[in-house]
Amino acid sequence: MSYTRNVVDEASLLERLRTRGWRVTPQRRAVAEVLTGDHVHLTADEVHERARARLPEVSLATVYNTLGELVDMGEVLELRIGDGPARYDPNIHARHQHLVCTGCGALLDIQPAGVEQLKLPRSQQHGYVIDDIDVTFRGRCPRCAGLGEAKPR
Amino acid sequence: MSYTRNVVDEASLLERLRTRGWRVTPQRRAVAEVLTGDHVHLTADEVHERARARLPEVSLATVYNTLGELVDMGEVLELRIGDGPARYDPNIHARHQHLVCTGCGALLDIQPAGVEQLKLPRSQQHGYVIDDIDVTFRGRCPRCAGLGEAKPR
DNA sequence: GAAAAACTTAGAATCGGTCTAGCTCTCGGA
DNA sequence: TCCGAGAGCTAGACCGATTCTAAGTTTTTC
Repeated sequence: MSYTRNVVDEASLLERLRTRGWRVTPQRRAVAEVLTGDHVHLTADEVHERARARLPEVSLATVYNTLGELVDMGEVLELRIGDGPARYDPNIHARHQHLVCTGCGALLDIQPAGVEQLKLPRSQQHGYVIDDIDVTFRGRCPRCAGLGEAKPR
Repeated sequence: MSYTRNVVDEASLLERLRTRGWRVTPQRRAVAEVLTGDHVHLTADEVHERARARLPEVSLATVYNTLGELVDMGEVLELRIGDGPARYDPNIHARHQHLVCTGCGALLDIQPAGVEQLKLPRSQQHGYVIDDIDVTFRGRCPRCAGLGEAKPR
């Protein structure tokens, strides 16, 4: 019922990468598999942990390298919201924005209305070439809202 | 003609803080003065540097403490855009958004059109209480756009 | 003016992330 | 088959931003 399930198809991801001259190694496959699954917004550490469940000797350095490559290739989005570690979002084939809980940091994908209408008047563009617009909704999730004034940080 | 010059009035800032039971010390005043001036988006280090010009013995720890308190009190906004250090924006009394250069990280205040129209359908609120919406325009500043494909990072 | 509370400080500690140097693996020839 | 080049992997050192700690200083309170 909800739009697009947005699980990146693993086979097609690996294939796409291969045709771009990427050597698919067991380590890279392990990382790709993690991102491919039922996706949440994982940190590098979480990706590492899960990749190790498949291939116990993958190193954290390789996870960082692979994530960096996927980001450079535009297959994965690096999210830096709040102060924690970066999170990786493989859901790049459906335009979406994010909803963050200022209490616990929980992060959800959303598709708000009105994004298309956002416009920066020429007079305020300062000569920039605009490539992208990010919209972040901040609020408190049911749990944090319930706990009275949960202190963000 | 441009809207609000948005320099936080220093006297009123200190006064506001004092009435909230804040003890105004030389160190805190020095930090407040830095933020009060012709404002850019300064990092903690830059604030420290400038505060020292006024009061040579302020420590970086105190700068962090003071900035944190100002953020908690809602007098200053902490911006974490991209991967560098956090930047502090005293311009909180005029609603505004940000324009970032993906090449060099330059940051500008903007007031795009259409922000008021952004809306998150109830079906996507996931029970969150929405407090705020941030809009970030990403692009390349004239210099970085000119340098061909400046590699962001 | 003594004790308590609020502040400040240098430096240590922490945390996310990157870099380095050496090892391994794969691939394309001879 | 064997070899060398280059791509990839790894542990661990390193780094920058920020927070923490423990001790000293100032202010307030009684």
